[in-house]
Amino acid sequence: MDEQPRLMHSHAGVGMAGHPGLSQHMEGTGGTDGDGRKQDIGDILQQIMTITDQSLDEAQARKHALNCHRMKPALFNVLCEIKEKTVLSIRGAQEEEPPDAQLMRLDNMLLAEGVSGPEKGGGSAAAAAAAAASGGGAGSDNSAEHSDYRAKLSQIRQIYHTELEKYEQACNEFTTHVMNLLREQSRTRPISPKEIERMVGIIHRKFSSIQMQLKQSTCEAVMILRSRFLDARRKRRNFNKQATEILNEYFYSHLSNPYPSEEAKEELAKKCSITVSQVQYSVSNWFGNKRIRYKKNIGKFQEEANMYAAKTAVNATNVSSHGSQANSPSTPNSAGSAGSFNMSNSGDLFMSVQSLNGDSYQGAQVGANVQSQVDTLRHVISQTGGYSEGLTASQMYSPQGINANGGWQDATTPSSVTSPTEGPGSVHSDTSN
DNA sequence: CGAAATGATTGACG
DNA sequence: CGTCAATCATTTCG
Repeated sequence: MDEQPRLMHSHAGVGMAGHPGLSQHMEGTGGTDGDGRKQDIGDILQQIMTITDQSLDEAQARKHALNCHRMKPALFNVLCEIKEKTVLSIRGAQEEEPPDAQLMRLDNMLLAEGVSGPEKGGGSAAAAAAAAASGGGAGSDNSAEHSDYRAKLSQIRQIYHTELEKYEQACNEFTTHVMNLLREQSRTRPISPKEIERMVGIIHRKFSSIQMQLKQSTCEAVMILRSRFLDARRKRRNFNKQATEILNEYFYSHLSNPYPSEEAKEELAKKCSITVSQVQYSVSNWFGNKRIRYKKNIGKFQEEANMYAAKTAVNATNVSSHGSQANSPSTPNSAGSAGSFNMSNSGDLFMSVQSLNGDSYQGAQVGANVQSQVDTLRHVISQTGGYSEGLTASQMYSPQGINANGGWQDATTPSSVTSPTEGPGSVHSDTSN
């Protein structure tokens, strides 16, 4: 921009590199002392003040004349060449900075959060995840939570996109403006395409730094949103009665090996129509907690265990009264193991159970299932037979699988857990002490 | 309101 | 990676 006067007032000194007009005056007249300088400035101001339309016209005329000079194209080319060289040497060093890591991170995050991803149809990652979650759970408040979250997220998303678009537009506008300007000027001064390119690059960089700010604040917003909503999964939400029922049923009917496989967990989660987000963890959490707490204080759970045992027993009898299969396929209600047994001294008992029953576990491996079937039948029979607590309650369900350390180390491979044949449900009847 | 219950989280471990 | 054990944090209960 400030170079314009150079050619406009080309008479002032074409060869001067810096500021032709000024420098010439300085060097020429009075570069030695302050007074001289002031004088110069005064002169210049004077000149400026006296610029009139006529003088401008005159300048234009001169310019035109210069442009029409026969040597002009050649000179211009030379200038261009020189400039090209210098420009190239200048930018050779500073070009190609690595793609900003920060920006990459932000981009990745925005993409992951579904803010900058594919636009429509709720096709964003977050939305998809939400859909998956709510689809599996079908929980009422779950979807409500999620829709709230999604609404907020899409709000952010929208703002982000509008802003981004705005920036983009402004950037383009400005770029074209500058390019036009430069093209315009390139007729009067040497401007190589490379230079224009560089200018555009600079502009883009500036704008992308602005965009980065936008991305940064968007990221922040998303993080805040997450911490408020998704991390609300940290917020505890009790399972409803039915879900607890189902889980307990499974737990007590698999008391000897209460480690549901992934599929089983999934199944359970589906059945429970779990309401929290993070379905896959909830069931695991539940079983983890249950195992620990059961083991910790078996006595406390006896009543519950009894209850579910009765329940599953009844269930089983309904399915098969003649015992051809006491464990219905696909429903994990095989024979229960619960007991009105007071297990306060459980530790010792377990040992005896182990030694009595398994004597080794490779035997149990095969035997457990058979054994369980038998026990199941016996259990069912005894239950159906009228529930005499003398028989059932006293010697039935000890927490069979639990060993002295309190671990559930039992022989059956977990792979069979889902299948109805699981549940070495009760190895109990041997434990008559 | 305090205690109990209970879902979730964390760190160690194999 | 799943489990255990301890612990946190929230909800429910008396």
